[in-house]
Amino acid sequence: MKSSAHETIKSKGYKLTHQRQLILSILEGSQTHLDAEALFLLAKRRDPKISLATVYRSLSTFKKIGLIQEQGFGEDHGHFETVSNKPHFHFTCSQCGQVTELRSKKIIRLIKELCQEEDLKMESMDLLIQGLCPVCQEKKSTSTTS
Amino acid sequence: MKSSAHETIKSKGYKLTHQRQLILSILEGSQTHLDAEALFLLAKRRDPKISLATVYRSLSTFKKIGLIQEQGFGEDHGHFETVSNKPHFHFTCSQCGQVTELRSKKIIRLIKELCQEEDLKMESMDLLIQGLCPVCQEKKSTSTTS
DNA sequence: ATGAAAATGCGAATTATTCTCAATTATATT
DNA sequence: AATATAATTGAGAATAATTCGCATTTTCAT
Ligand SMILES: [Mn+2]
Ligand SMILES: [Mn+2]
Ligand SMILES: [Zn+2]
Ligand SMILES: [Zn+2]
Repeated sequence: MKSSAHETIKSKGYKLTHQRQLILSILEGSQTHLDAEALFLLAKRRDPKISLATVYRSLSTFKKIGLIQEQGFGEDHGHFETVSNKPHFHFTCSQCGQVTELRSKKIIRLIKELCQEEDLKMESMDLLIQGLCPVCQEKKSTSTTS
Repeated sequence: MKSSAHETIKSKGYKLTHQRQLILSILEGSQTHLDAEALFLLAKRRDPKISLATVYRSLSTFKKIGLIQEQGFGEDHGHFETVSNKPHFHFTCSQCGQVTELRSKKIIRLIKELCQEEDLKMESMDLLIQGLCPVCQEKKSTSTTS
């Protein structure tokens, strides 16, 4: 029951390079949803020679073998998180951009049922909700209530 | 109770140019989820002088005033649809790329409840499911069952 | 009809991501 | 441990979607 991610990489026929290990460990250790650039900057602190292209290639590989997932968040670039986390949804605040994770076993079950009814074989789901976080709701009502 | 989209454009202080009317009418008449390039090609058939930049600018404006919504579909470019359609979800086949629309009043209600519980004010939601459509499931099982 | 402000067309610029290719590295084999 | 081979990397060029800059045109209130 050790580092199964490393096993997955090798079992899929990919080499366990130290760049891949580094990138993966950053993703696993991060609580936030990193984008490629942020990940690259963090990686460079431990390996100043690492290339942005390698970050993108690793992300692509990890995604292909199911170690990570990419999130859109309605921006012009992706964000990444490990798949180990239980399935969840994302809420992004349209004002401050903060990302909140939401969970609901019930909703997930209903989505699966919906797919079965339509004879669709689900491989992944992504629910993104946009709106105002509690803090920004407060700000807005304060400035409006003159 | 007439063309409320035109009214919306003017009421928000935007000018009702014939380019905007054209782009909007194409979006309203389309059954598919057009991307900017496809929309541009269709628009050029009726106005050969129209610019791709104008298409992007119009899409951006329409999105801002709530006339249309942009969908990610996990690609490197957006797809667009009018908001008039009842809220719905999207399923894209990872094999053939086909997009299917799904509806579930129940799921929408549960999502709204989930947001209320967390004190989040929802402005929009996007549920994207990826998987295999019935046709591609069939193809896969046929080729596998030697 | 006139004028001011907004919008357009066109090409250049920008940004995220991918590609090319020579040099390096991981792994299997000796 | 040394070698061979194929995969991977770094660096920068290339690409693709989208945005910008600006001169010209159009909308719309007067
Ligand atoms: Mn971001
Ligand atoms: Mn597309
Ligand atoms: Zn997440
Ligand atoms: Zn749709």
